[in-house]
Amino acid sequence: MATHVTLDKSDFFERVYKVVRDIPYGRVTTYGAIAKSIGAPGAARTVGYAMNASHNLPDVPAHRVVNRDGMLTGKHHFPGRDTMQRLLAQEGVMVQEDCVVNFKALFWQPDPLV
DNA sequence: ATTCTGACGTGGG
DNA sequence: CCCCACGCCAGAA
Repeated sequence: MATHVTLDKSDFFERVYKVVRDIPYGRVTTYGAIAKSIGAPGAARTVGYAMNASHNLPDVPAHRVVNRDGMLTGKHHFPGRDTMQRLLAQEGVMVQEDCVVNFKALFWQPDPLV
């Protein structure tokens, strides 16, 4: 009997991870697109926060998440100097000046969560 | 409890 | 075009 909304705080993060895990190899998406797909448009910032907490989860390819301009804004949160870029390059995603080359074509639109 | 700060995005001036 | 303010949610001081 959920008297009031029993929304687990971790639920938000979990939803984010679920979407991120779905990002295909060699593709990228944005914080905003993820936020929108989990029904929380405008919470893009929190998505980034979730990514920060995802460091322990090997299943979550955080390097495939960039900002709306295709910039690797989170690169500084990876170990090493250009780890994020390296991980992307490994998948054939080229990065130049902290920006995903051909971002528009590589962008992957998450399915709206049902 | 209050305040501030983010791996963001949008809108107004 | 650039700059500023606000919303969003969570965690640290």
